[in-house]
Amino acid sequence: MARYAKALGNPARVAIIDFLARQETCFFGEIHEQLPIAKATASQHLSELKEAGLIQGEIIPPKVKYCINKENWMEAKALFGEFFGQCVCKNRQCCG
Amino acid sequence: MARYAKALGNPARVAIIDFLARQETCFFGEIHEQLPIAKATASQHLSELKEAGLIQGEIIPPKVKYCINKENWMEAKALFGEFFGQCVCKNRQCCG
DNA sequence: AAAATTATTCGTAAAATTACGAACAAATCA
DNA sequence: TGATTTGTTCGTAATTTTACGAATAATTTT
Repeated sequence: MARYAKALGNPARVAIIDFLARQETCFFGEIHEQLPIAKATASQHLSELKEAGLIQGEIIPPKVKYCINKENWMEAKALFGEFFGQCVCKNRQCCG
Repeated sequence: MARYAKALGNPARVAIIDFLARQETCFFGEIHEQLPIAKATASQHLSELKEAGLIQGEIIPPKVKYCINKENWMEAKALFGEFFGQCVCKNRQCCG
């Protein structure tokens, strides 16, 4: 949970996922075009998203195609769903 | 979105929210007892969660009562819900 | 008033994050 | 073969994060 959240804890990485989640094609160059950051930085963010398991990459020379890692995406979705579903604050005075 | 995710990007902070989401009482001392970290560190994590808007604190001398910030919690829930709802990877070959 | 309880803030240190340009590697094109 | 395209890795610097003990502040208890 924290691992996924941490990966999403940066605006550039959220933008990358937002983009990937809506595109059919997803080569590095296109992702980089969307972002106001250097190539090296974009590559680094992609590595972190991959490391966290949220995306995966496939080499199609001379390009690299990235996309959402479906299996982990589903897991993250479930984890965040449970997480945000558990709040009982409506039953307490401290939350108004 | 990234702000909320970043706040949740640490195991101790996830644990704090998990705890707060299930408790009626939520004084600092009780939260700290759940965590294998120093008081100062726990206080710091609580500050970050508060800064991000996920929790709020109320001083009830000599204690401090923390709880989920309901309004922002709902916003975060909605943001993450939309975020995880948008993936179209089931329509693409790159995700299997 | 002095002592105890509760939690935050301060000072500090180690580690991680973010970002960039330059160098590099791998494959294709001319 | 040499040049080009594509993306990663390296080296580096500035900033942020994480963590701790000690000091501090606020309130209650004795």
